[in-house]
Amino acid sequence: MTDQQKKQPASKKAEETRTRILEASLQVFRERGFERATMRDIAAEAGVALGAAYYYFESKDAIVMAFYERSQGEMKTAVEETLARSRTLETRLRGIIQVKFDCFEPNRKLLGALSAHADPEHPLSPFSRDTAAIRDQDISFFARAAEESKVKLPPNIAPYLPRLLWLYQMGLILFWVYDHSAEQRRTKILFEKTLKMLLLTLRLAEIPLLRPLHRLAGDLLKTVYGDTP
Amino acid sequence: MTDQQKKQPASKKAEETRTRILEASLQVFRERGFERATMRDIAAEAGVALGAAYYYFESKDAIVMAFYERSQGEMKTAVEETLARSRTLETRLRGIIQVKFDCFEPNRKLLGALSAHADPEHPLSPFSRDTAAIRDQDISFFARAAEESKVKLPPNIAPYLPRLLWLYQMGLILFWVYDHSAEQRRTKILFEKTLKMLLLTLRLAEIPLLRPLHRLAGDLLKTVYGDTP
DNA sequence: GCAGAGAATTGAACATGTTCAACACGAGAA
DNA sequence: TTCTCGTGTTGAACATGTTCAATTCTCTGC
Repeated sequence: MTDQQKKQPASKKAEETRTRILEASLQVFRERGFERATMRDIAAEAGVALGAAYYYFESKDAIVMAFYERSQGEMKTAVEETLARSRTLETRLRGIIQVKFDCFEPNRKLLGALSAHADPEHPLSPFSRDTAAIRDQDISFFARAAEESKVKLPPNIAPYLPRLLWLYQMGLILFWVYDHSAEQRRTKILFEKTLKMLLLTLRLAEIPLLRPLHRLAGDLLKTVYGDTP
Repeated sequence: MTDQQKKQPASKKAEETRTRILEASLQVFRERGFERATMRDIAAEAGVALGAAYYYFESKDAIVMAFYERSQGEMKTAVEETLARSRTLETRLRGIIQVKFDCFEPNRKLLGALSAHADPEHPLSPFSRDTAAIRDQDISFFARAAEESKVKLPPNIAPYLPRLLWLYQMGLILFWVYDHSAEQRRTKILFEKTLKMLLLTLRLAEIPLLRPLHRLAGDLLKTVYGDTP
């Protein structure tokens, strides 16, 4: 799907070293948090020289990206299963987002490094070009979740639904990352309430009475996202 | 209002130097952007030694905060005028937000340093403790804008309106900062459309038919913001 | 086994935010 | 005038992300 690393097959040993550095990074990140973790710490933990870390990863940020990509790969199959197992939009949304929470749980704090940047020009921003491939795949999950659902949105809004659902998910994850309540209970409540509200809103959106709102919303989305491709 | 700098009256010369450094910073920020601007550049531009910059500002971020605080001070009176001049929620919102755009225009790019962080633990995040004073004052503007308006929201939602309007404003500003269209036209369109949509939604919210939505929304807001103080 | 090319690895060096001990200077006391 | 004290100022030094020339390792063709 996405273009493979431009690197050659990469010898077995090299792949091993790369993995070791990545694992060491996650270990150090979990211990000290992203900011406080030093590239020297990471190299030491992996048992390599500082330069080796940079031979395998372009930057400290790139390590987080590698983690993100690997996670996305792992989540893909889990999401496929969820989509196959459920039919309604509600169960599918619940399923997809739950997969994210479950998969990111062990590195929840580290995820802050990924969601901390609203700046779409920052490589680690969820809106950046660098994260576009992952984002697009993610959005396609939501497209498939919406596909067979009975939701009938006005045609000038429907095309944006997957992107809006993705945005909703990102908001939830952002809240989750910085949710200090025990076991992130507040996020769970937020999830339940907003999901219900979302579905209720989607059903309300079918009422023709709201035509003026539909028109406004459609124009607005066109402004933000550009014409639907 | 806010606690004055803990520093003493500060000699005239000191105040002058501080201002000189702040102005030099803005100059360099405008030229090179926040990231690429070096503290050494700034010190050189201001004609002082590197250490002097740190004598007056705790950090590079703190310079942006100083700019933010100064801007907020300047905008305060402009917002007061707007509030005094207009009566409806629409004109007031339009007025307040326009003041922001006008005031920040010369340093629009620099504002990226302030809005780039979604992380509420980052000092420069609009959600951080460090920006709380400014945020609260800002929210109070919206409280006053809503005060005399004819909007009648359900009592479990009404207390959150000012904070929601502030959030809306922050979203607009974020979009504006990274809006690459000529003269930021897209932001203008977005502003118009979303404002109309917002007002329409507020009017719709008065329909008792939507009781279930009101309950959900109220619970949700309570989860996010805590009980209304 | 051996030469050489390319991959992997190393650590010193650099850039930049930040800290800090030392110094300069000006106003009041003696 | 000279001494003293505190504000203001300086630049060297440090921490850490990053670069890179040099070195070592590994495999391939002979």
